[in-house]
This record gives sequence, C-alpha cells and structure tokens, in this order.
Amino acid sequence: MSGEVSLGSSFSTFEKQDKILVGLSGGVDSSVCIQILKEQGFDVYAVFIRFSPAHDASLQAAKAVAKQFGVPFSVEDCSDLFESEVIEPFCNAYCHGETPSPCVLCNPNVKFKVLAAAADRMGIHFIATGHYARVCEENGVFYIARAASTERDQSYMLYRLPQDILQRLCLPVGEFEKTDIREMARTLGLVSADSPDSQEICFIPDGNYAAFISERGLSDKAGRFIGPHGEDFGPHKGVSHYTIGQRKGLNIAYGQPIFVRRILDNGDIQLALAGDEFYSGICIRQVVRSDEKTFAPGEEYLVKIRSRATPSPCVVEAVGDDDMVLRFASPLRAPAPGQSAVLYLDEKVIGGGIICEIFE
RNA sequence: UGGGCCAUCGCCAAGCGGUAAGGCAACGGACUUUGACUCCGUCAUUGCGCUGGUUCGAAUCCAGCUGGCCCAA
Repeated sequence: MSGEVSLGSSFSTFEKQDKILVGLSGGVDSSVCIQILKEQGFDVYAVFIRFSPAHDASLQAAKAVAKQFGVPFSVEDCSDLFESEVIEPFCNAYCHGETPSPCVLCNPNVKFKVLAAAADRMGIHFIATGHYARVCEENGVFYIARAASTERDQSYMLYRLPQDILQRLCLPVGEFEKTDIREMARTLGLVSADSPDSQEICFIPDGNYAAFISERGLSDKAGRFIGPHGEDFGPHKGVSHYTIGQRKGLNIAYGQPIFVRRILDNGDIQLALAGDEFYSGICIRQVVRSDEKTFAPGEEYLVKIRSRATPSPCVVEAVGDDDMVLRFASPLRAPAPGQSAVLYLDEKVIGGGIICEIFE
C-alpha cells in the first residue's frame, strides 16, 4: 500500500467532512496526518500542545510544519494539568514500588482532553492525532482498534479514552506502515520527514527517570536485595530505581543473569533466575470498558501487559466493583503493578485496567 | 610457627612452557510515545600477588617473600 492513501474505517463514521483539529507534535507522524486529512477534504487546523518545558524544542518544528502546510496554528499550554495529572502520579508511583505508565494517563487526562477542549473553543467537532491506531464503531459504541501496522501499534496507550473523545476522533496514520509515512513525508518535503522517532519519557529527555524523581526530593522507599535462594545482597538504591523483570543496574554479579521478581511492601526486592519472572495472572483496578457493560467471570480476551507485545489469551476469573482478576492461558513475563493490562477482542480494544497484583 | 593447598579483569573462572577463553557485572549503542525485556559493541597492550632465577620464550618450571584457606600442635 506504499504511497496510497486509503480510507480507513475511522472515516466511515464521518458524514460531513469539515473542520478538524490536529494535535501536531512536530514529528513525522502528526505531520503526515495533516496531509492525509487535507487529501480527504478536511479543513485542517493544527494545535501544538505544550506539556512541559522539555517540549519547547518540538514547538519550533511543529510551527514550521504548520507553515509548510499553510494551516492555522495555535499553541495550548497544559503544563499545570500535565504536572498534576501525569508527572506527580508518575513520581509517586515509582516511590511506592510501582511502575507507572505516563502515556496511558496523559492521553485521556491531558492530551485528548486538552485537544477536545481546544476544538470546542474553536467550534471544531473533529479531532485527530498521529497515533498508530484506529477507531471503529459497532452498535453505537466506539472502540480503539489495533493499527494496520502491528509493529507500530499504539492502541495500548489509548485504551482509557472515553466515548465522548472516541466518537469525534480520527486516527488516519493507523492505516499505514511507518515506512509509508516516512515516504509520504519525504515526497512532500516536510521539514519533519527525517525527525527521529520519539524517545523515551517525553518530559525526561535524557531518559534518567530515577534522577528526575530524586531531584524532586521525594522520599523513596529503602530496602535490601534478596537473592534467588534467600541471600542478602545488601541495600539497594531505593525502590524507584527498579521494576519487575529488570536485569540491568542491579550491580550483582551472580554468575548468571538475575531479574527483579517482586518488589515487596517492606521495600525489599526479591530477585530471581531467568524463567522465574513469569506470572500466571494479575489483578487490575480502575477497570474501564468501552461499551460500559461490566465484565463477567469466564469471559475470554486477548491481553497485552505492555505496549509492544503480542496479545495473548486470558480469562476473567473474578470481577469486583472497580477491579478484576485475569488468569493468563500461559504465564506472561514480568507484569508490573502500575502498568496497564489492555483487553482485546480481535482487533478491538474492549477495555483494561491498571495492574495492582501479580499471581504466581 | 610441623605439614598441605591456593593466589589470573569489580565477582566467578579457563589456562599446565609458546605469546591471557568464557560467564556475571559495568559501560556504549540499537530498539521504544511508559518501565522493562531483547539485540549489537566495548571491557587484563609486554599484564596473570611481589622479588629474583632457569629458558630463544613463563601466568604456566625453580627459590624467597607476602596474603588467604585446611590439617596437625
């Protein structure tokens, strides 16, 4: 499909092709997103959402892209909201031995909320971003669905988007492969054609999240390393430096690779030999479901416990008010409390929740 | 102060006279809109506890010294 512009399932839900507001990051994906939408006949507007000072460099790129396309451009600063909704929960989770997933929270609570609010103010109904994912509709319910490109699929990060966002959302890039997007960008001579793919955590450009947390002076939880056979390997650097399944940075020469198996409530970190970081089930909380029905024991889905993973079968074992237990068909490696488990039915994202317990 | 054994990269460990394997850790990179995992690369330059000796040539043989372990006193 290289070079072709196809109508994705996303477009089928739009009767009138009028104004649309694109969240423009300055990268290649959201840039090409504008092009595709223009080709579809949309009257495209672009907005750069400024999440933190770390994004100021991208602002110039976004501005340049908007200028190239000749689309109206504006900037929305949401650094305060981003701070309270993403950065603070992120730091707190790490300090409590959890492994947060900032993008999962940012998307529903900041990025798409701000994008929709800006569109409302501008009198624009439709919104779009350069995510590799799709939106589909079934019986009046909107779902996020996996991207055409299974390698780039970002549906995992979008599972918490509510219906009022999904029903007005368009994700044109989700119909393409990354190479197609790059090629379109080059053909168009976009300034962002060769901009590097996104790095790590957007608000921590150097990737050193432990240092970022430490600079905020938050109290980390201390504890000791406990070896695979109960050995005491002395104190660790603080719970925020580790996550389940982690191998690097433990600084323990055990003769063979060892991994973090579990971060205990008292701050101690249990280590394990390769193969012992697999778990047969999890409990998730803050469960969401697109069709707003409730999950029921016995239901079978495909689950992803990290963005880049092949969906694997699981069954709902128990359901509570806000939480539920999932049992994997075969053990999965290193599910980490704080991360999300996203449930799929075929290509559709049904819902998901945040991992709060892991079962052996 | 009798006897025996051992001292090789941060940790473990090959090597047994011919010019320092490997694993772990560490470091760098790739991958990645989360953390991880994974992959690739680097990692003892006359150096193998120290000092001498034998030899064309020693981490490898010899002597002494230093340090550690074991058995017997």
